[in-house]
Amino acid sequence: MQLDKLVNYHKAVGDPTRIRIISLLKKGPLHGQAIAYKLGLQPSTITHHISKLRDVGIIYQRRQGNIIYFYLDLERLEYSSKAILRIGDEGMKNQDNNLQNKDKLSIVKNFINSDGTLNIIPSQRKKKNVILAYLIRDLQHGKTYQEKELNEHIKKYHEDYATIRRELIMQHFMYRQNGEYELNPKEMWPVIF
Amino acid sequence: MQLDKLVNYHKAVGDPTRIRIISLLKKGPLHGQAIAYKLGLQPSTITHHISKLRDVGIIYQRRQGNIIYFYLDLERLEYSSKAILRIGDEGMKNQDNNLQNKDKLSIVKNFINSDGTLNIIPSQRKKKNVILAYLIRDLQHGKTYQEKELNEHIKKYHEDYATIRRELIMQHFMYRQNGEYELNPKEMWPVIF
DNA sequence: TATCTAATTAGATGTATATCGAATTAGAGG
DNA sequence: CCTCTAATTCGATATACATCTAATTAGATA
Repeated sequence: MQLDKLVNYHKAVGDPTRIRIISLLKKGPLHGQAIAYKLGLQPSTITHHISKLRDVGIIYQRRQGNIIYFYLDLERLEYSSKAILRIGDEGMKNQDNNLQNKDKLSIVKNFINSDGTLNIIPSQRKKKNVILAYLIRDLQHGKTYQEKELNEHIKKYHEDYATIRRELIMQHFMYRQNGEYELNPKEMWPVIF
Repeated sequence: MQLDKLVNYHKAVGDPTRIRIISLLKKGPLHGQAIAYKLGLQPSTITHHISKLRDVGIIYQRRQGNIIYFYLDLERLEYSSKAILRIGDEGMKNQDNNLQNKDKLSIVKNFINSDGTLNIIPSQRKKKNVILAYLIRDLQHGKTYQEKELNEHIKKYHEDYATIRRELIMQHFMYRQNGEYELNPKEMWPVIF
C-alpha cells in the first residue's frame, strides 16, 4: 500500500460525520435517507460522505427495489486501519528522497579522480551530500575522532579539509562535542552511501 | 467523548507529510532539522506537524544536548489505529441520537394521561418522536394498513389523527404507497420504543 | 410511456489547515 | 552573563473540504 492510499483512508475516516456513519453501519446496513435523518443532515451531505468512504473501499452498496442500502465492509476497514503499522516493511522505498544506487555511483564517478582524490566539492546540495557520504564511508560508528585525526582523513581526498569538515557537521553526517567528532546514526543522514 | 479522539487521530495521520514523518521515525529517532531536510520543508512546518502527532500521543521526544530527538510510539500507534474497529462494541453509546430508556419512559409519562390517551402532541422534536414511537408500538411490521384503519388506531390516543398520521410519515416511522400505510424498518426510525 | 422517490450532482459559502518567513523562546555551554 | 542553534510561535496566504439548497439523474413500477 502506498502513501496516497494511506492518506486517503485516514482522511476519509478523520471526520466526525463519517465516523458516525461507520458506527451506524456497523449495526447493519442502512439507506441514505435513514442515515440523513439519524444524523440530522441533508441527503446530499450523506452522498458526499458515503462516496468518500466508498472511494477508500470500506463501504459498498446494494440496491433493493427503489432503495440503496449501504454496508460497512469490516474486512477492508480492518485491513486499511492496520496498514499504517506495516509502513516501510515492504515497498514504499522510493518515498524518502534517497537516490537510486546507480545515480549515487555516477555522481561519485564524476567527482572522484582516477587516483581516488576529490576533484571539486559539488555545489548542488544533493550531489554534495552524496560525495560527503562517500568520503566518510569507512569511518566507524560509535568511535570519536579528534579534529586532527578527522582532518588527516579528509586530506586524503581534498586539501580543503576545513570546508568539508564543516559541511559534514552542517549536513548532519557528524556531530561535534568538545572538539571531538563522531558519526551521527545513519538515520540522520540526508543520504546513505 | 471517544468520537473526538478517533477523529483527531485519523486527522493527524491523514496528511502526506505526517505519514512520511511517521515512516522516517519508524526507522529510528530523528531531530527536527534532519526531518525538515529530508522532507524538503522548513523547520517551522515540522514543528507544526510534530505537534499534531504528539497531540494524539503517537510521538514523544527526548532532549540530547542541544538537540531534541523525536520518537515514534509504536504501541500507541497500534492502539489508536485499531480503535476504529472497536467502535460501538462498548461505551460510545450516547453518540447516536437514541435516548436512554428511562428518559423515554418519563416522556411518555408526561404526555400520556391516566386513561391512556395522548394529552398534547409534543412540539420538541425529540419528545415528539418518542411519543410517535409509543403510539405505533403495537403495529406490525410487514403489514399494510388502510388509511381509515390507521386513523382509527390513532384516534384511540388523540382526536387529531391527521396531524399525527402526517408526522408518522415525515419522521420516517411509516411509509405511504397508494393510499396504504406500512411501518418502515426500525433502522429507519429516529427513535425505537 | 409517465410518474414517483432515492440518490446524485452542481454551485455557493464558510471554516479548517498546510506552508512559509520572520520573530521569539529555550536550553546548552562557554 | 553571553552566545549559539534548535525549536517554537506568530501572522499571512492559499488550498481543501463540510455543508447547504436547488437541479438533475437513475431506477422501479404502474
